Amino acid sequence: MKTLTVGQIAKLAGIGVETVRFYEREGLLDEPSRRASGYRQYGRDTVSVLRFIRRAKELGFTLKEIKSLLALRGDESATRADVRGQAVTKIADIETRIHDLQRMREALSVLTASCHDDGPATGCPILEALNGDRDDWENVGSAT
Amino acid sequence: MKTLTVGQIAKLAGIGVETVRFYEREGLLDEPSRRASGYRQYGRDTVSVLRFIRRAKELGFTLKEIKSLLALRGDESATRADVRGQAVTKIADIETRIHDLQRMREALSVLTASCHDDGPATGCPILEALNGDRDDWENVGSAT
DNA sequence: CGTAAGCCCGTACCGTGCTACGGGGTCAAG
DNA sequence: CTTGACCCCGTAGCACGGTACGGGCTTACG
Repeated sequence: MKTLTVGQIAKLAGIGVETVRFYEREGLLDEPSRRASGYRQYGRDTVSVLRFIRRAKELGFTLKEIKSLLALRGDESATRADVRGQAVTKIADIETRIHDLQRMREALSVLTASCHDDGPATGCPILEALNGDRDDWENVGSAT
Repeated sequence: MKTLTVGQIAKLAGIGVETVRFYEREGLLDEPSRRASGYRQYGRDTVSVLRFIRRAKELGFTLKEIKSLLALRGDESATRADVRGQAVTKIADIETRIHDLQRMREALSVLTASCHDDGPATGCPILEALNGDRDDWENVGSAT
């Protein structure tokens, strides 16, 4: 059975060699077997793990979360509810971030619209708002 | 004219003393005058600068951007167009992020919806999709 | 006047996700 | 058998926005 070096697997996954080693250190990738020389030896399946990681990242999962998804993936006793749970949590997380961003966008749009004419930045409604005398700012952007 | 110590100004701004020093190091805050003892001496106006920073952060500006906003704020020759430019750029930036997140949410919703029944995680549509044999994943999440 | 709280400074550390460096051993093509 | 590309490892660095530590002054309160 043909084995792959870290460079080959990295190229197949479209990432860097250093990144593969990084994932290994982070526990996302099992430690591979080694040749006598110490060279890492991978099977094809590792490519799919790397692809899994890439796609999960694209869906917004953090490496920590991906680690747990990978654990579920390899766990016979894990249930679909476990996986769905992670997905649902992530959706909620994403929605929170969307709402925060929408609030920011709204606030910025309003300010930008109120900043019509040219002239000195002094007195610009945007800066004025940021200077703000009041503290009733509480509902703009909760993402810190 | 009453002056404030770093601790007082931090408390008034609702942030930590270390954060004030950090902002100073980052050039967001001018170096304050000092007492004979070396203690920082602030005027009330610094509180409003700190509030400015906080609000700008809430609107999604990075510290680097806030630094330039603060520069505009204190620059007699700056125009409102300069400020509006920053705001417009940030809005575009935010919208990109929103769209990325919406794509992620859509993808996750679809997957979650397709993961109905209970059972082993093995075979779960979500994990299957992540395992994915195809590479036509390109349009999910461009925010890396 | 004593003592605790506050301030000084430089530096190191957190989490997130990599990326780079450097000195060395190894492997495969020619 | 040489040579250049590859791999090993540990460690350091980047960007971001802070947070924390620790030794040593200073100040304010009682």
